Amino acid sequence: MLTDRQLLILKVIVDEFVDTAQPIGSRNIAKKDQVGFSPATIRNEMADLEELGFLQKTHSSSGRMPSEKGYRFYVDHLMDPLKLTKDEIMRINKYFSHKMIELERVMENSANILSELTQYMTLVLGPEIFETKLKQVQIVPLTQHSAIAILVTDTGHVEHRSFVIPQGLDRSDLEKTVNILNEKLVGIPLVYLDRMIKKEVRGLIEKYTSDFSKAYQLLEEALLIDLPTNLYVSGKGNMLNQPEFNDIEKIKILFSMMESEEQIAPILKSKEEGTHIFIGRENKIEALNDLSLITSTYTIGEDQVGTIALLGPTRMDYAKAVAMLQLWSKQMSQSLKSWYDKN
Amino acid sequence: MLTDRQLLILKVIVDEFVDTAQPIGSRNIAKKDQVGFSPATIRNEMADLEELGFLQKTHSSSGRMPSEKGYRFYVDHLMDPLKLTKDEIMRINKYFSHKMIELERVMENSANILSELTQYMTLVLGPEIFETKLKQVQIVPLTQHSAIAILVTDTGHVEHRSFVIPQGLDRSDLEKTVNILNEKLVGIPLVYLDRMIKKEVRGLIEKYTSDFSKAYQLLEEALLIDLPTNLYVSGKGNMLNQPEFNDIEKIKILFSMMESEEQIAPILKSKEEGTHIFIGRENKIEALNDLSLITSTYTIGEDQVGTIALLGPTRMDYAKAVAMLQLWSKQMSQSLKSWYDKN
DNA sequence: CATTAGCACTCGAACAAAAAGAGTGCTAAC
DNA sequence: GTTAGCACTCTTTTTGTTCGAGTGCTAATG
Repeated sequence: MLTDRQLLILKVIVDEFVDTAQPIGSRNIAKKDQVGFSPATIRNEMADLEELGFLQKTHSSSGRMPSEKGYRFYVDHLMDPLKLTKDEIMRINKYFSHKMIELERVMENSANILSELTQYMTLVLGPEIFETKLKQVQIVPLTQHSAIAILVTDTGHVEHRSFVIPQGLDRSDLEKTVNILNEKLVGIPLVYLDRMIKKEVRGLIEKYTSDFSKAYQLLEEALLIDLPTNLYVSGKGNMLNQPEFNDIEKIKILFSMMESEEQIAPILKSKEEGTHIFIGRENKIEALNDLSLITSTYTIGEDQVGTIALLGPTRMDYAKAVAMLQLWSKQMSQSLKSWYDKN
Repeated sequence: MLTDRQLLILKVIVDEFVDTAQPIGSRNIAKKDQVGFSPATIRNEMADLEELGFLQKTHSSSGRMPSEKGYRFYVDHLMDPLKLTKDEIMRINKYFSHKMIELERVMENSANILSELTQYMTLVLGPEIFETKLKQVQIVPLTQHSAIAILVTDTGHVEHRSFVIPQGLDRSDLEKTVNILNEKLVGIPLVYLDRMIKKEVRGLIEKYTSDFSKAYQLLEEALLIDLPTNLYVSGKGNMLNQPEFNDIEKIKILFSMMESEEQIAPILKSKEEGTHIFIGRENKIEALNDLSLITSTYTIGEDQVGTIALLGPTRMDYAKAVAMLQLWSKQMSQSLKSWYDKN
């Protein structure tokens, strides 16, 4: 068990290191007026804390910095729950005071605002798309030979894809097809679209259109679209300002990772409810082993629907990051609930 | 006037420096088998070339590298018109062999492919939007109180915006409004939309709908949308591999510039027809003063409609970059022409 | 007389040694 | 139990040295 003095010293070291990114020496700690002991005393305590694994040195005669275990203890027991500034609270609240219509824009803007406020990277995983249902299908002819299919979902997502109208496919066949689609597919969750098309729609098209194979081929081409992106990343540039990214190689690795959704999505998926902190090697993904990730889930009523996360150096301002995420999640959940209740 | 020998030496230096990024010494030049003179002779010639401003040294006893004037002379008079590899030609041609429908995707993919092939940054400025015309307006109700307006242009661009349905606005008013819009606005170039709405549509709405001010307010909110983005940037990450970007500060400056369209668009706008090279300080924009920009315009028939550009270090492979851009522009112009002819 | 060999010279890069500075750990005194 | 004092450690900065790549100039050469 740590003594009060050890706790105080550990806390001061973490706070200071988060601020300066420099190892902290005993003299500097002694200068703080919360601390009433001499440097020598502090040195003794620091030696003990190091032995216990909470601190580490960069070399044998350097000051101390927190180890991962030190950060972990800090966030679990020492961290002051940070009061956000009025300005920060206003920024977030103001953002949610607008009517929320299109989920996508909400996600995208959220990522941008949180990046700006925290100076870390923000990752937002939108609501799982199996929730979202088809609202309407439209086909707009562009030229003699091409048209655009537009799908609107109940979350306000608009997906569109252009396609070539198969030679010889009748205009009326096209219209009939669209009618069938709207009749049969509206209200169906997007993930079931392909199944429904194969099962229900196929037969009807065969029955009602003059050139079945053409019409069906068109469908496959135009409607079996990729499910909408629901991952938003913002604030990559912020990382360039963090001293731990002085190294071009590190930047390259991080940036190239952040270019592929396949690599980011697993980081956020299936996080447990609430706010969680993953420090350094607590992250399963190797590329994040010297970063920290803070995740926070948001909900609709009881259902957890998405995750928002901040990614920064292990030396990050955990208190602030947590406070921001929690405020954001709370507001987001509220807004989502009232939005869904209206529907 | 330069002698043949000077021309040869200048060319060798540029070619070699583009390849290695290291200043070139007389011994290295002498080793090339196109060169039949001793290092001493070459040193004399180099001294002359430096005096004439084509070469420069990094320090008094270093090898030489091309000055901006040297590059300029090189691209104007010395550069071999590079034969692209079969593979490169195939990649580009194959890309254009598909049917082209949605202009936006074409632009975006073009940027990606050219970045990958050249390892520089690609900037694409899409066709000027004053060309694009409204094809159809649709409004899809989402909930009791919200709906999505969807605009489709003749270039296959889909723009959408969600809005809150003003309290008390009749459903039939909404439908009437949409009908009026489609009647009056289809075929109108996007840039004239706001003018047309104010002039033609305003009166009609007043006449036919029961609550004029609400319907009109809605219009302003939902239809006076930003003109579609027509700027695509790709390959930022490539710059991290260029030795001239070893410096984090430089990366920060470039990246932050590339985040704002307002800063990039002027670089590409109103470039003269054809392919043009801007070396270092020939670029008006200060942030590009140690980079080179190669622009190439593409056309529909006689009309110049857009610009594509490659951005890289002044030490870039001009021959290859020019060849790529020209092939791309040619193909793009052809495709656009046949696309427009069909419409 | 254009070319080239030869050589002194310059400068940066790489390395080593020295000095400065920050910080520790231990001992002995308070 | 706390702290002053001091020797010690290790990094960073500075200074000096050497090495090598390359130049410019001069004088010799074909």
